[in-house]
Amino acid sequence: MATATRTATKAKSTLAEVARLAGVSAPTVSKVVNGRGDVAPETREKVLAALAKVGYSSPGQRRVAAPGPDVVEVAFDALTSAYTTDVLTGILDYAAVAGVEVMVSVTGGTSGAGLGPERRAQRMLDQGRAGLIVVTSAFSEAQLSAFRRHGIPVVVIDPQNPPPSDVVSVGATNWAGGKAAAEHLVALGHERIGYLGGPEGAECNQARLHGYMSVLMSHGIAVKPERIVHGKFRSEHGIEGLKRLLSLSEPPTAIFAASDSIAVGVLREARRQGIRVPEDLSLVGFDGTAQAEDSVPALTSVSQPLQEMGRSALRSVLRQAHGEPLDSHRVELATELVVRESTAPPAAPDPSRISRQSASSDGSRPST
Amino acid sequence: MATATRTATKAKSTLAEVARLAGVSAPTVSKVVNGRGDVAPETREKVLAALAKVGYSSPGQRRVAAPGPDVVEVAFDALTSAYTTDVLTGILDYAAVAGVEVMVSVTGGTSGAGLGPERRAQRMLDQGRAGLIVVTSAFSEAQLSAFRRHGIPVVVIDPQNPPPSDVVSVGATNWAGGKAAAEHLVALGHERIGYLGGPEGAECNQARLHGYMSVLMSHGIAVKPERIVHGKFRSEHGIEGLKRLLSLSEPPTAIFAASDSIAVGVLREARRQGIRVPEDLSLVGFDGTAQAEDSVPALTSVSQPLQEMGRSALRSVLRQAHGEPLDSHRVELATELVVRESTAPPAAPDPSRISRQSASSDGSRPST
DNA sequence: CTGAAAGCGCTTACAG
DNA sequence: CTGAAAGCGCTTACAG
Repeated sequence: MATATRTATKAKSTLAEVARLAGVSAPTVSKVVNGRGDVAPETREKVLAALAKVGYSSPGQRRVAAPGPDVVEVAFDALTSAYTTDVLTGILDYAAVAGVEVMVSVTGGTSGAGLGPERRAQRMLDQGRAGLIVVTSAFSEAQLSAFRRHGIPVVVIDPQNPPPSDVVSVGATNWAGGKAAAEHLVALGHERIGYLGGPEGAECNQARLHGYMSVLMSHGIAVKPERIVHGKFRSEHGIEGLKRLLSLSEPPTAIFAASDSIAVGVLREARRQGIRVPEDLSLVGFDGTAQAEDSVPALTSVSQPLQEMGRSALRSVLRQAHGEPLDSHRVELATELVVRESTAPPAAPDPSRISRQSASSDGSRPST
Repeated sequence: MATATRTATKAKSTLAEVARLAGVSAPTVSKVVNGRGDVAPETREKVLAALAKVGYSSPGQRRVAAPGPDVVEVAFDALTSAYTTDVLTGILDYAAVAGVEVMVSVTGGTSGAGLGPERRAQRMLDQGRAGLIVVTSAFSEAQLSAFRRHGIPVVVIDPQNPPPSDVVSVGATNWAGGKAAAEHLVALGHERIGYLGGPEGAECNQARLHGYMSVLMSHGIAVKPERIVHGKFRSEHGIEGLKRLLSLSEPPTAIFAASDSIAVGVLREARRQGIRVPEDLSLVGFDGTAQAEDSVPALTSVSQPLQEMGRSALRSVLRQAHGEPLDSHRVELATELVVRESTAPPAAPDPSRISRQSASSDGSRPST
């Protein structure tokens, strides 16, 4: 598109010029350009040739042919967390460099995404969109396929459903991240480790969960299903999840939360119940957003390069839009465990400690 | 533009018609349409009005304007805080309702905004953009005027410089908010109240500061310049600002921070120095973002309806784009003081308490 | 800063 | 089917 634009802009040839070159009058060229019928085929040929030669476009056409920079659409499932801000920052960052414009929308949780995907794809096509980046969305495989069917490049970041095979997905090394989190907790001496996950079907959640499970298994620690609670990547899930885990007969001494937002919820509920972190309960988050750093205590968290993920997704979409080959169907960026203040060895080998804590708090709980 | 487009298609109004209506010559209208500078502001107004009335678009514009929904550009100064997420959420929210698309860019702190405003305005015109929303930006009055000269509707949210008179600005009742914050602290018994503000020139900062000052003055409390520190709306400013305030011979017993981000920085630095909030230091933030609720202790904060501000800005831009009259040149939405855990009466009438705290921490400070 | 005049690029109406 | 002529809508160059 960039090339076409430049040619058109450079030439800015006139209709008269074309007429001269074709050896006809201006009105005749005008007729050809506007698709009038009353032109001899032979004449039309000559004019068409001249037209092509000087790269003429009518004033109206010019605008359409030279429509400025590429436009990429970015669809967020929701726009609530530090996670999305970071991803969007990365995208906008690279967009500025690449001279591309970014259209943002929120699909709003409903998998419908406002318009049906067919209509949306058609609209994107009509408006010459270069591609689509879908962030943590619940688009179904069928919906994403609709875009691909129309030839629109699509890249997904941390999708909630497995994407079709012709859609590039960008994410972090979630399995390795989950492993690092669990290893850290096991190394501190924890054995009863709860997992407060994201949406059960989400690829990234699955990977984090399996990283965590693989560590337990390799250390001969039983994986107890009741210690695994899936939910949304939101603080409410942390609050409810902690309550649930504390209600177990053997509550965990450590929790691996699949996002910082979830961890913040855990922190808040723990504080409300008088459970000290990390003395009574160790906590690891995931994402490594500013939330992790700002919380009290500062959150040990598996950081993922969210801005880089955004940049990477845009790079991949543009590459596809320009017909360049994909180097990978799945782009996976490294995670890193950042140890802060929310993790420590378990208080005592005696497992009754936590349950006593939680029991005692039942009485003194403020009636919120 | 749905309406305008339809009108334009129906009528296909000409420049001459606009000229007649505005009582000027065709060349003059041409100048306005093409953003030439040499038109008297008064004349420009008349032409702009006539233009809007007949829904005129230039031949080039017509092509671009016709297909698809309106596109509004949103330019953020930066995209770092919960504040921007909330504003953007409000904008996208209303965009979905209004059937409008939103193009997001980050101007990147530099007042240059990538392209010069003239070129950017021209490009927006070429691409048939319906309008521009500028969030907390450092665009100068001259830069914003460039957009208006091209007839592009512009709305600013919390600008860092005073906007030109033909630009609508959307904000909250900052003066009242500053007043509420200070009243609350004074009512608790505080007299030495520091102010950690935003950029000195920013309208919203000025208003918050003056609300604060008016309370002190009406209570016969001296306003000490050394207790007022301007800076950026970021946590770093809270950290540095607290250090500065603590270095005073009479350090404050309470701080009013002009944003939650700043307050979070204060909280972090206070914690590092072993200063307890609210026992040793009361703290009020501004914005009422999730940050305020999630921090420990939860932050007393003047909440502003950020999402509503976003919605309101978009509504106003679209109204202008459709040639409807403005109901107001300045939209001001209500703030509300939300009292949480970070404020309490001062520890003792004896003012030496805080300074002892800060002095003692000098020795035990971790060497970060 | 304004607009009469000239001009540009294109289209239309029509004579051939 | 073709193109000279007239015309349209807009812009430019410039005198006031």
